[in-house]
Amino acid sequence: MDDQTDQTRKPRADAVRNRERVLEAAKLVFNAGGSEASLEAVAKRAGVGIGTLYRHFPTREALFEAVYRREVEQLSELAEQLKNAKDPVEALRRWLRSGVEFVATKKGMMAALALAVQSGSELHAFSFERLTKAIGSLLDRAVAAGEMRADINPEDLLRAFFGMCYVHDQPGWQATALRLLDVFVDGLRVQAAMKARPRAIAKPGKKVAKQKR
Amino acid sequence: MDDQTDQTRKPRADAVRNRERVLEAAKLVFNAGGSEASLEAVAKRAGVGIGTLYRHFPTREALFEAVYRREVEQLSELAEQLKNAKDPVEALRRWLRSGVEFVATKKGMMAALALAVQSGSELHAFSFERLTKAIGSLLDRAVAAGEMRADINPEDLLRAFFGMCYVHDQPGWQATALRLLDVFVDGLRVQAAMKARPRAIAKPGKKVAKQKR
DNA sequence: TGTTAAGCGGAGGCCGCCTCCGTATCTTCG
DNA sequence: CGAAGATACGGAGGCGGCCTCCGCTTAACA
Repeated sequence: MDDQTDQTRKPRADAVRNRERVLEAAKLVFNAGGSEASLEAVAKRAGVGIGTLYRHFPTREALFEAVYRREVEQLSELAEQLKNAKDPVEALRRWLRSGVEFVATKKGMMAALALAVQSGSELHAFSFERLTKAIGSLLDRAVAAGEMRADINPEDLLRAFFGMCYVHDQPGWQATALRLLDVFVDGLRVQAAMKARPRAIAKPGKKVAKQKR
Repeated sequence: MDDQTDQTRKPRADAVRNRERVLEAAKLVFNAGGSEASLEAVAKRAGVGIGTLYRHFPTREALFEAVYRREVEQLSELAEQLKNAKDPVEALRRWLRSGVEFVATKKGMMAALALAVQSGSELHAFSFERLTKAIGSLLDRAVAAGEMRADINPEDLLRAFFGMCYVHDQPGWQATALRLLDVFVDGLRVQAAMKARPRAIAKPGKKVAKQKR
């Protein structure tokens, strides 16, 4: 009555219910069994036929995206909050660390991030845009404050973050990821870059111009 | 006559030949089609049965390792050479950049590296040890010269490297990887870390102690 | 309650992984 | 050289996952 702009039928109750069931099952299965769990297993767990699963989520990726949408949104909102922090570099660091925790908690999260990062899959739009924007806002502030080098774009950072978390099923991966991210953030500071290679920073327009952004 | 310590039979000629054929075919197929090409395709290209392939290389990983052994060795030797360079930090940077080129040239190289990095697969020994040692030697020199922070171990660096290259089939990945690696190396410098978070460096024994190394 | 279209589900085709074993081929030794 | 025995070959076949397709079911609407 309220959100039906067209004179379309009301969606069938069983369809809605099944969609929800599949999502729930997928969440359980992915978080437990990692990202390459079989979709048949998800369907079985949801108590629906494999055909139903595929109708609601035509691709594996679509299912991932749906399952981890909420998490991506949370990360995005966290960035929003951190924008008000005093130290912009520290804010970015904090966000990245939170990202590590997210990955640690939800085993399937990496698959969702992979989706966002790899951009091959046509409809990676949602997560990519959300996360890129989140990072971008933190990055911009740090750059504007003159605390960070300007030749790294949000996509780069997202990819680096993903890369550092890549080994997320190694024993000590979490500590490793945090250490690596610290190093990376340190490297992002303007002072670091200037000390290391003064010329690289001196003419910032040159190297950057060649990228797509 | 020379390399047979036991009184074992001479290996059969056809076996040797087939092994070589499979390796050759695998190289072609992996470099072209990426890392998840079907092993049946490799067998067909080599003109051998699938059974033969599996006898020589019981797992997909074993085949990867065999195919990219030479490349890993080259990278390792490059590190050896770079040890004589003047600036140890620059030497490390150079090595990492060379790594990117390797990945760019041989498409299947990433799979071999994944194998080395992930340590799950029992026999990842060779590549892992080789690359870890290579990085370690470069790292140690830089640390000894007081130019780099001491709380990053070779495994960490290898993983970071791998992570930065992860998106190796994106359009502009190479430039991205190089940029990210630059940032990372800058972050490794002692000055960067001290400027950023003086206390983290002041007592180096604390945080590091908890790792396995 | 009847009509109708949206939705269900699983059989089945395809493909890749991997094993197993009957057959072919090579090495060795007399 | 020829026979015997060891070694390797190769592909059929079982398994399991991916995905599609279509006859049947069932909810929505009048």
